[in-house]
Amino acid sequence: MPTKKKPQVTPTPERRRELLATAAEVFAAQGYNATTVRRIADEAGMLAGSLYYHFDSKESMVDEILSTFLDELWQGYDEVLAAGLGPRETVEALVTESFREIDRHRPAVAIYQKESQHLATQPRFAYLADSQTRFEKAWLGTLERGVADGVFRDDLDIRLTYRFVRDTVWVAASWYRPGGQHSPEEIARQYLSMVLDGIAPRT
Amino acid sequence: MPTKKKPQVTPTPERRRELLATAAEVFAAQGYNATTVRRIADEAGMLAGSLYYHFDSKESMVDEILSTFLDELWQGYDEVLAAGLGPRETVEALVTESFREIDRHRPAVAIYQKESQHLATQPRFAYLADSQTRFEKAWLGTLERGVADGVFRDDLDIRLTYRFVRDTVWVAASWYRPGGQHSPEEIARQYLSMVLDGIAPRT
Amino acid sequence: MPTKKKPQVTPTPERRRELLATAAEVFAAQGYNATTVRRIADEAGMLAGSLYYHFDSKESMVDEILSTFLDELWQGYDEVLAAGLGPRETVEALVTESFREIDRHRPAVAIYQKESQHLATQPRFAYLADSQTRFEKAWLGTLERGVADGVFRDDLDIRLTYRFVRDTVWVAASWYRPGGQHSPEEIARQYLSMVLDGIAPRT
Amino acid sequence: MPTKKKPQVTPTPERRRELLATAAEVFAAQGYNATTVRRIADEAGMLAGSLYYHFDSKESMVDEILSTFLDELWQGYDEVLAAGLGPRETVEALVTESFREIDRHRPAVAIYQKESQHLATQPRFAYLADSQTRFEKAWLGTLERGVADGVFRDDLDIRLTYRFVRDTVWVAASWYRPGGQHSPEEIARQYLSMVLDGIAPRT
DNA sequence: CATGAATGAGATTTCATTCAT
DNA sequence: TATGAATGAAATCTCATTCAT
Repeated sequence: MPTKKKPQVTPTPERRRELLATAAEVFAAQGYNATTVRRIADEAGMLAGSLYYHFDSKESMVDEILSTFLDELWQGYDEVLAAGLGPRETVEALVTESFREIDRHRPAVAIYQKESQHLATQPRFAYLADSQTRFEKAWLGTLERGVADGVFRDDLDIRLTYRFVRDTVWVAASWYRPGGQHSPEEIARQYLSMVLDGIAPRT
Repeated sequence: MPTKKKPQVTPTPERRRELLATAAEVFAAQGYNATTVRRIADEAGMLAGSLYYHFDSKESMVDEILSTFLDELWQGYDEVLAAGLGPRETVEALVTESFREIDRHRPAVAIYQKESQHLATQPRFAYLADSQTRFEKAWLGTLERGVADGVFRDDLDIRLTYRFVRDTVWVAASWYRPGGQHSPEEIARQYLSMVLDGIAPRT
Repeated sequence: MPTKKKPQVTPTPERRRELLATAAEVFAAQGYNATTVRRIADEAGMLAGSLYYHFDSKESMVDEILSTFLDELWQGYDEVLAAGLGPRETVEALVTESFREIDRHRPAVAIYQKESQHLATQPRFAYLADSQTRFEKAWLGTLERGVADGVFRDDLDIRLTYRFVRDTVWVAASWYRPGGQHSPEEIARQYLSMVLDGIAPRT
Repeated sequence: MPTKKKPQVTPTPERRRELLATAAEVFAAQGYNATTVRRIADEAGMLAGSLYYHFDSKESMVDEILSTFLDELWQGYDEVLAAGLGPRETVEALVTESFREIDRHRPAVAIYQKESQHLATQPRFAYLADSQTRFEKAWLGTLERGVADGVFRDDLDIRLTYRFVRDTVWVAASWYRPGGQHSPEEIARQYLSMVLDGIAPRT
């Protein structure tokens, strides 16, 4: 993450997005609390105080990063959930969608992973807990339908399964680098294969 | 995590362990950077300054928490790795051992998850990176052996598999609560079942 | 004090006066230090930076507000003092003149009340202290003449009386609202009646 | 207001009071907004940050200064109002009490004068407006009783009279210096004499 | 004339740490 | 061992001011 030195300035709503992208990158790399606004400003090629022309506070930066990400995530998820797919296809679509989001919002996802528990205690970030709840509902419902339909095993604790699948997917954000050798779809395919069929060979 | 008010003082090495347990709990809940030493002191029923009789610094607290945990972890792992088991049995034993460690050191594991990447940049915490390397070697080796032996699938990217298994196990620390309805062995059993055989029923 | 949104621009000396009036209003309401130039700009329907086309600095705004007010005040006072009236008539004329100034320059008077002591420490605002001195001279002189002539009581500490009359009149700026039910002349009449004859009925 | 250099430290609740006294002095002299916490700390012989061991914020300092003052003020006022005095005696007692408060809490009174309007807009300082209301009720009631009883003139606007008396008394805080040549009781006596009988001699 | 973006100085606040008692 | 009070460094934030467009 070398310091960028681009004195050529881009127009206005663009600039905001650029700055948020920079901030997200640093937050993801160092952790929210360990990141100073000065560091973000350095990275953006301006002085710390100048950031406050664009944002109210450091907090409002994470806020915007996380809520933008969640808005997009739910747009994708809602489409999948509304498509009337079977449980297995729903799981496949959700996982694929998740890896696409990781691909597009990797820093945001990483921040979400590391900081959401901690941030959610503040009223301002209540939407994080809300999202968590919705998430759980969507996944648990799908898994239950799948067990009923016989496309998922019925000998597993369903909440354990939920956590297994959820964590399995999202922690990928901690190591995923966009532009790597695998596309998000390819990673999703392999993950799904492991999650659905296991790493032991089917006889 | 209610505030303890015990003016009766326990002998010194005991006290130290108590304080570290308290600190670990708070670090895990709030994150290392977001935790003030005052908060730890509050929780321990003393004033911030008093902690410095017991510890050199806040850093030395995490240090001791993490290194104690890793020492124990590797004791367990090394035993497994030295036992001359087959790859599948090794995986089973490592996962089971991991859930036992989560059971005994949940806060430490949670801290490790959240902070190790960030802390590892400091020389003092070089052992975190070392451990990471050893860890990777142990798991990758086992998986490769397993593929060679035909007990693990050969159509998967092996690094992806490694990350999948590693993350899958350790993130459990973020939701695991000791004394819950499942013992660590039971959770390990179910996780292994999912990881090895998948969540789709074997025909 | 509603936000004005007039993009139609008035010629330049007019505009200047408008902006000063706006600034004075805000300074009076919030206090000089607590007023940000952004707030003034908001109120004037422009951006903070744009004010600097019209004025050198925030300081120069108060400066102009206060000196304009004091110039007018002394014009009125000097006329009264030069008129060769008796001490009682002088007091009546000065008080009436004062309430007229409050009527026309209420925000300026309020600012003067609240900030002059503090501002007077800066060389730029030396004229505030000068005015204070002239003011004191005029009033004390008039009161002394009145005592000598027997039209004011001689059993009172004359400096106390001075402060009493001075404060009594000027603090009115803190509650006076132009266009209220009493004209400045009517308020002056009642104030004079209280100051000269007291609030207890004359037997 | 010279910098005090007393390294000898006084015990604990005492220290708090000392610091508040120092802060009040500076706030009164410079205005709340124009006062930096560094300035207060300098005056107290410590570093700016050290003040935060004793107080949450600069705001909480004024808060404590003002509320302490108002509590004491109302203790005195309530005693007077409960004493069942006639209207004229009540006025005399209230004015005397007021000058005593000015004597004991001069900086607090000065701060109250200058900043209360501005501070009262914040929820935290709602009690300032409450006090204002109570104050008005007490004075207006007394004045009305007096008019009805014939001990005060009936040809004056009563609200004007109220403001006249109120301001007249409290602005004294801006020039009063404890330990001056007049005791608070003596000042109260002269003020009352002016307010009740006017500055023109009774024939 | 006004905007949008930034600067730079300084203000408040936080917090790990120290130390005399 | 613990307390109470402070230090000192750094972090967040504020704001008057500048300037190219």
